[in-house]
Amino acid sequence: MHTPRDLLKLNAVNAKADTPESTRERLLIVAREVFSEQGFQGATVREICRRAEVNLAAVNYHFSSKEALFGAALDFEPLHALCDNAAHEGCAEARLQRFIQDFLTQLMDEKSSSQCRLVMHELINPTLALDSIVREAIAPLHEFVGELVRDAAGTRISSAASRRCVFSIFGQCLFYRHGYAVIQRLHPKLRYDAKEIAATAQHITEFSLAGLKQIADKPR
Amino acid sequence: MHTPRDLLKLNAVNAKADTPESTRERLLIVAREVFSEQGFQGATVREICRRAEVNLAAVNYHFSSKEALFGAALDFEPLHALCDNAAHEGCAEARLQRFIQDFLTQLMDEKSSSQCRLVMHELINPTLALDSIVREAIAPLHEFVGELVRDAAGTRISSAASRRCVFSIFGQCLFYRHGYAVIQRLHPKLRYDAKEIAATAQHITEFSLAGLKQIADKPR
Amino acid sequence: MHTPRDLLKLNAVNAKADTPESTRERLLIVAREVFSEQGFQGATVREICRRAEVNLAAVNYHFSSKEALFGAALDFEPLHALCDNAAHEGCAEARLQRFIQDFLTQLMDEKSSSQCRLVMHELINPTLALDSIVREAIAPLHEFVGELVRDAAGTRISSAASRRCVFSIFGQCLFYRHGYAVIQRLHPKLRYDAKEIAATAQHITEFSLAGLKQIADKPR
Amino acid sequence: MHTPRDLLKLNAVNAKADTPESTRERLLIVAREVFSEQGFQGATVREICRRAEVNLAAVNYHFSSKEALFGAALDFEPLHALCDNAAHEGCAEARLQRFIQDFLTQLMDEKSSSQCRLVMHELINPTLALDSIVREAIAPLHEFVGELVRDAAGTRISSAASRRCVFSIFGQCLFYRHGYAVIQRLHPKLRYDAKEIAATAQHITEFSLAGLKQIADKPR
DNA sequence: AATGAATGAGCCTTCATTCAT
DNA sequence: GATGAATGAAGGCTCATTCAT
Repeated sequence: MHTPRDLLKLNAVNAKADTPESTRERLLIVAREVFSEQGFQGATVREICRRAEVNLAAVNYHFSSKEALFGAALDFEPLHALCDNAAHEGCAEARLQRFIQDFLTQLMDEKSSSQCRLVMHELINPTLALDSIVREAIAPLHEFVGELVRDAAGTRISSAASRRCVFSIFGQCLFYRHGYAVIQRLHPKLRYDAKEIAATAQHITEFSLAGLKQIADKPR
Repeated sequence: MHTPRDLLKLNAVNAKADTPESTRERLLIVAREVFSEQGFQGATVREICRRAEVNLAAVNYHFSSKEALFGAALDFEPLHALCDNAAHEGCAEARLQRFIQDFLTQLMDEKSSSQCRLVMHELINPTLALDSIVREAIAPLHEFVGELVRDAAGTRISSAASRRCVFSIFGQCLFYRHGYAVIQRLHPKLRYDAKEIAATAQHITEFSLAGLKQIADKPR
Repeated sequence: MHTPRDLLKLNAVNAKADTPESTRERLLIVAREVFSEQGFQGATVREICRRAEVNLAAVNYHFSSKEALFGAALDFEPLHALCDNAAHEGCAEARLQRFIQDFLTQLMDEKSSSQCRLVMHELINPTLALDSIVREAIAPLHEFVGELVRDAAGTRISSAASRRCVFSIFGQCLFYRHGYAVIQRLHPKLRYDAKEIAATAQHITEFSLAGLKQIADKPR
Repeated sequence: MHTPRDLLKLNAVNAKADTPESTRERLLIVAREVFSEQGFQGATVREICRRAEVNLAAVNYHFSSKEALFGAALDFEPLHALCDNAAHEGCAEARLQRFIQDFLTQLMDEKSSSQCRLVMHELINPTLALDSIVREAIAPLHEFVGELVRDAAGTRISSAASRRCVFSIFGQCLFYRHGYAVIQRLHPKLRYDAKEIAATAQHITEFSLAGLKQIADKPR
């Protein structure tokens, strides 16, 4: 009996099939998909192995446990790249615009956002993994945006006000991911293609810069 | 052998004990607690029945399935009350301020927020129940805030712009719930008591009104 | 489809079938069998449930875990009865004879010895259960035989000598259980029926009493 | 990356390291350890390979199965040596004394007793291997002691009586191994060092010779 | 001669659900 | 109206073994 993978193996000899990755690599990719779709609890090792077309025991062999697989599936690169890319822009406003645009794109991108959505799941159902996620991925993001906020506002802003502004910016962006299921139902025709995402990023930037200025200029 | 509940039943005859409700009612109350703590998937029928001190089969007897219990546990009263209360205020700004303050309070309140947090879980892991939740609870909220936005901005605002402003407002508020686990880790000393909530609501209101004005005044 | 148990149930209406016990009781009985045959590690919950003709989940329902089932399957009654019965005899020699005879019978009896063999398994592969087994079952046995030894020897015997005599007596008896597989292979024709057991008990008694006297009379 | 074993390999070229044995040899040594600690069922191929610092597949490569490794790990040399050493002594009593002393020492010795304890495990959970164990190791021992018994008792003793005396002697010795876990719990302070073993051997010898005489002198 | 990777069978346990009373 | 008992499906995981190199 030939399984789909047998055919892929044969293909792999003649041409670069689309899944020539190692079992371990394929497990990681599928795990990101499944975990981001179903969350940690909802995802099952069986489903992951089925989709990756590997044996049920492969997860345990390569990663020791479902939890360790989850940890290994975390990939903070895309999030770190956000800051790096935005840092190259000129003024604080431009950097904020760039950051929001990229962040939103990453949040909404079906293909590359699985790691990102995986993190979101942790935000809602925190496990031990969240500590490292916050430390290594989220905290740097918040610090980066915090600096943007202080730059854009001048030094006149208090730390509490700065913190709330950062939360306001992240809250607006994350809503499009956390609230995606709601948005689909409220506005069924709305599609978050590149154009809509750009318009949304533009909105959040303007909205936030205005809010920021208001907070900064407020007499204390 | 008398279990604590046996005693409660006896008490209920003489005096108003704290759990004189029917099995069905008690199941609903406990279900809201457990579902909002653990989410739909994380919650177990066993745990719900244990806490409600009823037989394991009671859930299926009264509600025929875990999913149906979940549906029955939904209670949109507190959310509806938000709009009613805010509607009594004067100008659009005051109504918005009131709405944000009450919404945030409800979101952060450990006691009464269980239904609310239960809805949040649906937002992340949508099931069939989400359709009715959106229709009956969330859509009215969005419509109410949409009117506020249009009132505050004047009629000059486009529907897309209005929609995005509503999302900006909800996003800012919901962040404090969705991102609570992160906030705890980023700012361990921060406590969201009444004072902090009030300050936060004040911030979101000012921030949003400024953003709103900016969007509204933008030449098109 | 009728399973064997269905038929038993029908039988149970008309006549007292040989397995009319409750699921819980039947599980205990079968557990003693399987545990004593295979030991704790070798025994599987599946096998126990299969033989008891109950669902795989029944063990967990009634006993929470395999380990708890093991604990519940322990039954020290037969061992306690040994001392009680022997205590009714007259002189120390007669009590010892009776004890050895009954102990050996219990050890070799295929039917009622499963609990006993289960304890033996613990002796070889000790788990946490062994502590309570020793405390509740074995220690009283050793104390009882210790008194017999001191009675038969007079007070002249040291505690170390007494201890070693007790060990000699138990060692001789237990050999027929622990070494049963070897005996079968060394003397294939030998059958431990009542007569052979009686002769063996007689031998151990005489052998031990002589040894005991020798130890007791030894000048120190 | 160098594992500890890589270093050992390098050392083995220059100097006699402590593990210069072949993979196969090392597996045998470790297998004796692990099997005697955990029994056949409790021992895992993984654990054996881990301790032997060889690949997981090595057991099946060299021995084709866990069971075959178990068989290969059996080593009857130490048991055979018991008879040889005892045979050099003078009278039957001295030979018996020597045999019991050496047997007990071997049984209780943590270091060299692993093969011995491995056999014990077979006694409790007999597998196919037990047949060869009995044939090649135990039967000769019993025969040797049988001769001792007949020598010490004279020719007047019946074969059944002789057999039972042999069993009494082995039973007393084996108790200290089989019942070790119990002894530890009954007499926590007791340590079976060389002195205690010698005293115990002395006791068993005296006890048994007296019993033996009694049996032999019994009128038939 | 040896190994890293992979496999299928089986383990104990937990789940929501249903049965019988 | 309610419940103790029981069930089948599925969960994560470990096992001895085999494959491909």
